[in-house]
Amino acid sequence: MNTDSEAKISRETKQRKIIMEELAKVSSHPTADELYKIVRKRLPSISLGTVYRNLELLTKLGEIQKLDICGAKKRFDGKSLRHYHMRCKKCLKVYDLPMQPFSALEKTLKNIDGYLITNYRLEFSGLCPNCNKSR
Amino acid sequence: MNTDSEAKISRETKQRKIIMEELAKVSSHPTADELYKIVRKRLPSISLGTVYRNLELLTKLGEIQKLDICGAKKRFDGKSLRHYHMRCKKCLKVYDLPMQPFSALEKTLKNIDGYLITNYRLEFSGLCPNCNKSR
DNA sequence: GTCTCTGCAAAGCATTTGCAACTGC
DNA sequence: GCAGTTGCAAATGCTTTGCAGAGAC
Repeated sequence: MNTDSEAKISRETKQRKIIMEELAKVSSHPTADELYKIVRKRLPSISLGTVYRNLELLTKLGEIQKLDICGAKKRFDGKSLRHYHMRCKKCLKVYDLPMQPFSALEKTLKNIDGYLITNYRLEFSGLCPNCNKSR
Repeated sequence: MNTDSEAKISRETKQRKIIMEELAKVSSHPTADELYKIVRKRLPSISLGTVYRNLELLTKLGEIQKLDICGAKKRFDGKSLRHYHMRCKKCLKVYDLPMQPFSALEKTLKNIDGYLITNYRLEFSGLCPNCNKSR
């Protein structure tokens, strides 16, 4: 799992260091913009573009997580019944997976430590049969 | 599960009918823009805005699925270890869930009918303890 | 000194919205 | 006839990118 990282060598800059420190400090899962506001308290001259660039780079390096597997564009599915999707990392298409929903998952989730779970989404990524074959 | 729908009365228009028909026909999980191109073959005068509005409405009615639980903004997490998130439907914050990763899930996924699964994301929605209390 | 990184601003792109005209019911 | 819908175009908002200068090594 988590085999998506393509490491790229990078320099340690003041900006990157502070971005990582502040992101590690908060538990609020900030957006790029929110983190920008936080970081600016320590480094008022930093630009939003730098925050975006670093978050992207750090995600690729596996240092942080981007809470997002949807691409930029939203996709729609005519079926409303529960089923799972996978996004092929190569051809970028989204497929319905030929598997049964995990009923165990649905049953055990109702109440966890005060959280009321009413819905979930389970999405996979990897290679579709076509791209897997032609590797 | 799937308790998110807030039904709203709606008229049956030519546009909505064709959008639903075409979306049901394809298995490609089209984006709004892709569906727009498909629908335009039957209804050349339809506008992209109408497609967006109908997809949004149909999603709320539970007729179709939007493959997206991330909000418009991407969010970042300083931790890189596997853990699960939940989005509170009321306060819209994202929380780390106090639960162990499903190891069973990770083990059984490697290969499903030719698909090579290398990663997955499991995300929940519902009410956080705070919003749950103050209901 | 070199090559990466940054700040700034403009561009890009998907999506949303205002508005007047249109159309189910 | 009225309220929901549409087409059009402009606006919005997040994110990315080009570029020249700054900084890490």
